Amino acid sequence: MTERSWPDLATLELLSSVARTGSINQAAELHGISQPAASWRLRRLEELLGVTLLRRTRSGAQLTPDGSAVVGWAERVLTSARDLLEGVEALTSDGHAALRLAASLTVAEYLLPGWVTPLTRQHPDLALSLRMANSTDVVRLFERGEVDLGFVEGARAPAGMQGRTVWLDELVVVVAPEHRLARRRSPLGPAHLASTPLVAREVGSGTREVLERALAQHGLVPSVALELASTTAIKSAVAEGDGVAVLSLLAVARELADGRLRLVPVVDLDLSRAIRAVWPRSQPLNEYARALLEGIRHTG
Amino acid sequence: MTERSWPDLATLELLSSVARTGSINQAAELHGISQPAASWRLRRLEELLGVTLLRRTRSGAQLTPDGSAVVGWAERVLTSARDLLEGVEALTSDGHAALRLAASLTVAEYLLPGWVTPLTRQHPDLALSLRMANSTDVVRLFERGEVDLGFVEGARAPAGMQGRTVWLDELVVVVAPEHRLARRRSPLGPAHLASTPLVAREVGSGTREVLERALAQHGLVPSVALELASTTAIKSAVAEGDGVAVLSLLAVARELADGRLRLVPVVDLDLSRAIRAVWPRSQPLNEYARALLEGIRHTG
DNA sequence: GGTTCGTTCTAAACTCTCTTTATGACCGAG
DNA sequence: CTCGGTCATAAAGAGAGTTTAGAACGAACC
Repeated sequence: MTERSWPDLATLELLSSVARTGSINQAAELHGISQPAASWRLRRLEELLGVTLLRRTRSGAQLTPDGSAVVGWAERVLTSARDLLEGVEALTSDGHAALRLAASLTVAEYLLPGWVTPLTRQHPDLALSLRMANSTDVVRLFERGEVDLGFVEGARAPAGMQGRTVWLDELVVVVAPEHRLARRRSPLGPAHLASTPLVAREVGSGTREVLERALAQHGLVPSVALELASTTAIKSAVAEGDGVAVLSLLAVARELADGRLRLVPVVDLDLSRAIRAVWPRSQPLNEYARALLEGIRHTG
Repeated sequence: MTERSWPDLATLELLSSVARTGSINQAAELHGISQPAASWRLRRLEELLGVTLLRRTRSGAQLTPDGSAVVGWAERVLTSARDLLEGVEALTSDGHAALRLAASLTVAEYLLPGWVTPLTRQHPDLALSLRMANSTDVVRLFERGEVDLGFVEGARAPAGMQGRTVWLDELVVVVAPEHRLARRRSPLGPAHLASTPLVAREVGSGTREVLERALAQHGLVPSVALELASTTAIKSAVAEGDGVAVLSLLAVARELADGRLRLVPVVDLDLSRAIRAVWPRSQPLNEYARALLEGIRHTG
C-alpha cells in the first residue's frame, strides 16, 4: 500500500561523506566503490528525492542549500540505523540479554529515560528496545509476546495483566509569564478553574480525562476554548499568548525552569493520575524487567 | 572504510508489516510484491543481522523475541526516514522555504525544541534541518555555506561571525535527596564548593570550563572526585549515590521537578555562560532565521 | 472425515539495478 | 605546459531481487 520508495542508507552515508570530504571521488574511495558508481548513486538519489543535492565542479562537489538540509536529516536516519545494528550486536553477543519495553508517548519521552539510564549503566550490554504504544496497543503486544514490560497511564491495569503503580503524574495549571493569572497570589479553586477557558487536548486524551474527572467530583465541567492535537502545540500556544492550560508537570518542567511558563497553584482538586508498569499475569518478569522496576521503586 | 552493509528500509518496513499482520503473505500484498519476494527479503535480513526474526508456521509468521526487539528499533529508523522524505517534500513545494540550523548537543536537546515549535506553527511548510555540531564544527559548516544559523556556547562569537546572546545558561549544584547537602539550609560559598569532591565532566567540556573559571575568580580550583563522559551519566550517578555535581539547570530541570535530584543554593559565584546565535558577518540572515531569533528574544 | 482456504517453502527463469572498467574532458597548481 | 586532481559518459558484466509455478502442510468448516 505504502507506495513510497525508500532512499538507500548506503547512499545517504555516501552523501554525508561527500559533504565532509568535498569530493565524490574521495567519498567513493572511503566506501570502497568506484567513482562512477558513487556518482551514479548520488544522481539516483537526487532523482528519487526530486532535489539537486550537489553542485559538481571540476574541482570537487559542494552541497547545494537543499543538499545540506538533506544531510542534516540523513544523519539522523543513519544514527537510528546504527542504533539498530548496535542493538542487534548486543542481542547476538553471548549474554543474549534483551529487554523489550512498550510505553505511551509521554512516559517514553519524559519518564523512561530517567529510569532506563541506571539500568544501562549496570548492564552496558543489555539490548534495550522501546516501542511507543497506547494502552490498548500494549495489550495486543503482550498477547503476541512482543514485549517484556509495558507502561500505561490509567486508572487500573488492563484485564489479564498485573501491574504496579510506579508514578503519580501530577497535572498543573500553567500560563505565560505575562498572563494575569501569573501574578495571582491566592490559589485557584475548582469552580474558578472550571469557569476559565482552557487550551486543552481533545476529548479522549489522557490528560483531558483526568481533568474532567477531577472537576466532575465537584459537579463541574471544564470550559475549553481551544483544542489542540499535541502537548507541544499547547505549550507553545500558551507560552505565546494568553491561554491557560492544564498539563503534566513533567511535560512543562523545562518551561517552568526557564521561565517560559508560570505555574498557577490550585487547591481542592485531585489532578493526579497513576502511571503503572504492567505485565501478563501468566508469565513472570525476566531479570532485567525486575531490575528496572526495582530501580524505579528506589527513586520513586 | 565503513565496511558495514546497511539493512534495506523497505525490508524493515516489510518486517514491521509482518509484525502487524502476522502473515508474510499479507505483508507482501501490502507492499505490492509477491509472497516469495517478501519471504526472500526477510530471510536476507535475518542473514544480514545474524538473528532469527520470525517463527514461520503453516498458519502465519510470528516475531521471535529478538524479532520484536528489532521491530522496535526499525520503527525508529523508519520514522526518521519519513522525516527526511517529509522535509524534502517541504523543500520542493513551491515556497522552497528551508532553515538549516546547527547547534551543540545541549542546545539542540534542551533549548531548541522550545524555540522552534512556535516557528513551525507559524510556518507549517517550513523545512527545518538540524545538525549537531560543536563550536568549531559550526564555523566549518558556515564556511561551506551548509548552515543558515548556528548556536554555540562560549564566551564570544567565533572569528568572522556575528552573534547575539540568546540565553544565559545557569549552572547549579545538585545532589540526591538523601544527600546531607540536600538538608542544608544556608547557601554554599565558593570556598565550600571548591573543597567539595565533585562528579564532573572531563576538562575541556563546556560546563567544566565555566565552573573552573568561576572558582578561579576567587583563587580556587574545584576538587573533582569522579570524571564521567556524559551529562546523563553524571545525573544518574548523583541520583543513585551520594555525589555532588554542577550541571546546567536545563539539564536537570526534569529531575528537580520529579524529586530525583535536589538543588543546593550557591552564593557569591557566577555560574552562568552565554549561549549565542551566530551567523557569518558576510551574509544577511534569511527571513526564517530572523523570525526564529525574534521569537527567542520575545520569550527570553 | 474430507474439502477448501490460507499459510509457508522451493525452483527455475528472468529482469534490471547497480557495478566495474575504460575512457574523455576539464580545471588549477606547480 | 604538464601533472594530478576532479567529474561525466559509455559499454559490458555481475548479481541482486523479482515473478511465475508448483508442492506441502495446517486449520477451520461443512
